[in-house]
Amino acid sequence: MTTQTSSPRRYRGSAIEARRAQRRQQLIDAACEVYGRNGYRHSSVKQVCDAAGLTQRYFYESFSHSDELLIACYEQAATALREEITGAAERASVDRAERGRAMLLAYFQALKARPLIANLLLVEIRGISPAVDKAIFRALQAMNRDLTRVVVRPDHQPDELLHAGVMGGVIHIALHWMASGYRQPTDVVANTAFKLSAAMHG
Amino acid sequence: MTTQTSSPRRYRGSAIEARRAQRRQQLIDAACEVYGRNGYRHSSVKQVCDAAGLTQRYFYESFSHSDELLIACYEQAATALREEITGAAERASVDRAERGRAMLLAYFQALKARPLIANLLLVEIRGISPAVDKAIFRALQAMNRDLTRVVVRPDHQPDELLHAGVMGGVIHIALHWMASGYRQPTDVVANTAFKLSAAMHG
DNA sequence: CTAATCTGACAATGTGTATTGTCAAAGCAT
DNA sequence: ATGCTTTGACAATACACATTGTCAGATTAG
Repeated sequence: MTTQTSSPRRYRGSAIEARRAQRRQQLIDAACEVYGRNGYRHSSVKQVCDAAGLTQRYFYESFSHSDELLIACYEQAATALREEITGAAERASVDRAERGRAMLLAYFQALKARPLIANLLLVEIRGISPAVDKAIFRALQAMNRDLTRVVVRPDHQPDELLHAGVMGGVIHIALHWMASGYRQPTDVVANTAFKLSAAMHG
Repeated sequence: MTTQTSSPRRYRGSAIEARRAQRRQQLIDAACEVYGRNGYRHSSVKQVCDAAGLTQRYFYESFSHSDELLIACYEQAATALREEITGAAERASVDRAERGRAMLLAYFQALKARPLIANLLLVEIRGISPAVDKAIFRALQAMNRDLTRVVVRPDHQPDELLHAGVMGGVIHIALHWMASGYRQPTDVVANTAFKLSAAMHG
């Protein structure tokens, strides 16, 4: 009688589910890199597998379509970004405006620190498929909730459309900034975005 | 001695260049329809040609890649939209803010009146190729110039990044509105966008 | 009418890629 | 050591589509 209950066999020290999960994660990390660099639609399954050091059969072990892998990449990156941003807000002062400014600064800092992820999150992701669009929508809504919770006064009725506009505006500022090769200083960009977000406080 | 100097031959009453131009236009109009409905990347050359009532050979007569046709569609639609918007601004009062509001209203009215064109202009166009991205960039800059000329005070130094943000915000508001099936009344949407654009007047 | 050219339908080719299948070598349990 | 599973490399298949080529019939000029 062995110690593990579930896995009938171990390879290289780990159980079958652990190996699968590891390979899945390898694929996701490699795909973030490849998709961010070449763009999703100019990347093939084979390229991703090569970058991950795995064979194509392992792609089909964890994902049924390329879309699924893309969504996994996106959600991992978006979640990490969200955590960075909310963390920055909590470390900032209690003033709502200052928290908003801190979130924006953290946002642009993160984009500059990982340009490939930024490209994946803001450029390559668009217009792939309805399933991907839904994932984007969910991620933006989650961010919107964070933002509302942190910067909007509790008594203030939130305007969904206006919030969407502010987020879209911030994203476009980021896109312009990225396209220019991150020319302007990060805090200047964050401040510009902050001006835009003032529409929410009114 | 015939009346026409250039064309060596006439078919169905028109010269060769005229026939070519007509077929080209047929292809553009059909492509706007097909791309707007199915999305650019889910449309084939054959589908567009069928919709235009032409054979594939005529596609290659006027365009060398699909991208070229897409760009032609986009530019035709964007130019028409721009003319509608600037026309509305000129018909409005001389007050800068009111002109801005009139432009926004005209923008959202146009999007609602031609949903397929709206889908092409704001959704399907994104992330196709560098050449298409350049066309988008040009069109947005042209709009930005219109906007600046009409609503910003002449003595006010324009902030490029902030303007990009406002335009991106307006576009996102439109996207949300479209995704909801144009739920909210057009003037309410335009007013929301107007609030956002207030960041420019500051 | 006749010859030249334009038109439209369709076949032929080429390419890139997803997806499935095969198989020998390596790794583990007993 | 031996038999079973897993792994990795690669071949085989399938498919969709762009792009080029062919050709008979329609259209026009002279």
